[in-house]
Amino acid sequence: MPIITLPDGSQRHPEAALSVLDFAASIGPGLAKAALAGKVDGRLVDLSFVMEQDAKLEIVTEKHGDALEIIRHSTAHLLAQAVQRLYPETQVTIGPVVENGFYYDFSRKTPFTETDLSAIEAEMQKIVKEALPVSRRTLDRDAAIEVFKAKGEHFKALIIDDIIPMGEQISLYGQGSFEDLCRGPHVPNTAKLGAFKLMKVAGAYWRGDQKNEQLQRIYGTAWLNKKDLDAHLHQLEEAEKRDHRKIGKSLELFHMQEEAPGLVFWHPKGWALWQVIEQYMRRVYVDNGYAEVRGPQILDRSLWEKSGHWDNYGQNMFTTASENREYAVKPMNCPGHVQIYNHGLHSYRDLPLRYGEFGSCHRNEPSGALHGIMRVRGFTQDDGHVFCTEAQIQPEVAAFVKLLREVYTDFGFSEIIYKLSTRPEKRVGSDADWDKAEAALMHALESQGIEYILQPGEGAFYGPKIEFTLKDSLGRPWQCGTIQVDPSMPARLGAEYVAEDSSRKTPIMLHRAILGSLERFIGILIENHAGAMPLWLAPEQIAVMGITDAQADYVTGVTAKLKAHGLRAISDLRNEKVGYKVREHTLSKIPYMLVAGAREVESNSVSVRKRNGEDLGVMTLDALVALLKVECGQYSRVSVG
RNA sequence: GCCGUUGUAGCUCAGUCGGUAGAGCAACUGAUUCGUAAUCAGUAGGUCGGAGGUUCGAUUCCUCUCACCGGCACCA
Repeated sequence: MPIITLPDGSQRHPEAALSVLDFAASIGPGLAKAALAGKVDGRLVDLSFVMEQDAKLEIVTEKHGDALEIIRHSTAHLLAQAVQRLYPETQVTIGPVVENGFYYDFSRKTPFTETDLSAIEAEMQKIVKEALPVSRRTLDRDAAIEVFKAKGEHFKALIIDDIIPMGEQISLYGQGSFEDLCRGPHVPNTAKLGAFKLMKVAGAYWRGDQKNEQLQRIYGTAWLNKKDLDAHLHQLEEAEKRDHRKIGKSLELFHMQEEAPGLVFWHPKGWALWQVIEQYMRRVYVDNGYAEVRGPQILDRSLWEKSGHWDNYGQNMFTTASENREYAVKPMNCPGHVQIYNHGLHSYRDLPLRYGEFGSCHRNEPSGALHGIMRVRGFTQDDGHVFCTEAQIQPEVAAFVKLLREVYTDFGFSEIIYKLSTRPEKRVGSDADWDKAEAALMHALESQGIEYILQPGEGAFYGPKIEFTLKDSLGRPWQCGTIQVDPSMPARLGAEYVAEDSSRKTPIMLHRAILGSLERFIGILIENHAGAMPLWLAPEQIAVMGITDAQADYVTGVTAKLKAHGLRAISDLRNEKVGYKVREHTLSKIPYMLVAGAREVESNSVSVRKRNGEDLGVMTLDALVALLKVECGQYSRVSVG
């Protein structure tokens, strides 16, 4: 008889081979009722799974770490069942679990509408009430294909045909008259579900390929209970308040308009923020051996043909013509930097040679790709190129990764997602070169104990890259920084250096950006801080106000002194009550508010209030300036070398 | 680019089952000089995203188009 070992190490010796459910019942009826699935020897199984041999068993209840995944997966089936009940002509395809929920892709001529969603959701709740038992059966591959073909589920048949190897057994899960191909496990009964909500409908291509039919995708969120669901919905509402587009408008940072899709109008406050960041990054350049350069905005077609952009990237380039010449507005800065490098002869002693630019680029992105200031058609990269030898790749990459982390920390980011993208199918260069370049990137990450996501085949055609990704307020990832190894472009554009043996060699080029695009980075920064920028970044740092007109001169004087210290201060002399002004400047996220009434004028001081409502009391201007300088200083460290 | 939604005053939004539109805040004017998240009163403000069509009449219905938003695809 099998010996069952429980997570606490205790062992049981059932009389016969029991199912997980029966075993749970043998411990207690409460446990049997709470059970959703089992985990046998680390593998998730249904409650109906019979343990024939010795096994380590965890009974998956709500409290188990895997419970949500099972619930979400089962809720996806619930959705598919409801859809087919209401719209029988619909074919099912796939329905995986994603962050916070699930989606299911359907094939149907007419897309679902928002009203359909409510109807579907109501039908789902109905099925929950029906408490349909969920059953599992296995078939062999070819029989399963016939089952789905007979039902008119051609996509399912296709999936089995393509993915499941010959002769393999596959499992089907049924609830009521609905049956779906699935690995499982699932909850034993639809009554176990209920804390879900359908969120949105969207088009999605079959197998993610634009050339295929577009399916109708329904996204849903699902949780263990109503409380968790409500908490999630509430969190979404809160996240929407952090949306950079909303904050950009309310804090008067920037705007966009119909006549310039994907292009940003920076307003004074937004541009002030931009300038702080740019000046900070300029220091980073200087302190880390980069020489700042500036290339032209448009270049002749012939250069883009040489660089390969005209053929490979032409669709995304804006072009212009004059006097029988064609130009392209630069979508990247690298060809420009190579031109600068190519002026004059470089020795191996000059390497690594680092150029940096706040490079304005334009790319004609597909209209559907645009997103606030995160994905735009005109943007500025903190773009740098390092010309170096093969041996210098790894130390350069390691130094870059270290620097990037310091910069991100200064801006208040702690969660960086690291991705390493390796050689794609379509590529140039020898496998030996790729081996070396990939190894260099990998070692640079590993030497700093960084965990990264490996993205095989996602590299550029010329070389591998590391991507540094941050998330927006809704958890959507955005690539910001990057470093890429490129042995190809220097050769195409004729870059070379004189080696020790006086031969001419082609340098390796590293493309790298810390922030990525300033537009995107500022967008993420806004969402990360919900518009309440740290003092050193705040476009307006201090608002000075009087109680009555009698303090106007004093207020003006205070503001002038603060400005003389390099602080960004404004006077608010409007004929409004101080409470009104405090409210306004709090809403506009100014970090410090100074109030001067008769008492402060008398004692030559100011009353200091922070934007979070904290009252720092009355202090002299010198004391305040010292305080603010400390607060600014701690965020603006820049490492050297 | 594809699928779906949305587009009304500077902002946030209401409204018209076809009879040329309304609120709050902001702006402006006046009064008020009031100590830490909204002082009071008054005034002004919109070819209802754009173009075409149906109609006696369109912001409302239809077609096209642009932009935004949510996804997908794309992202050197």
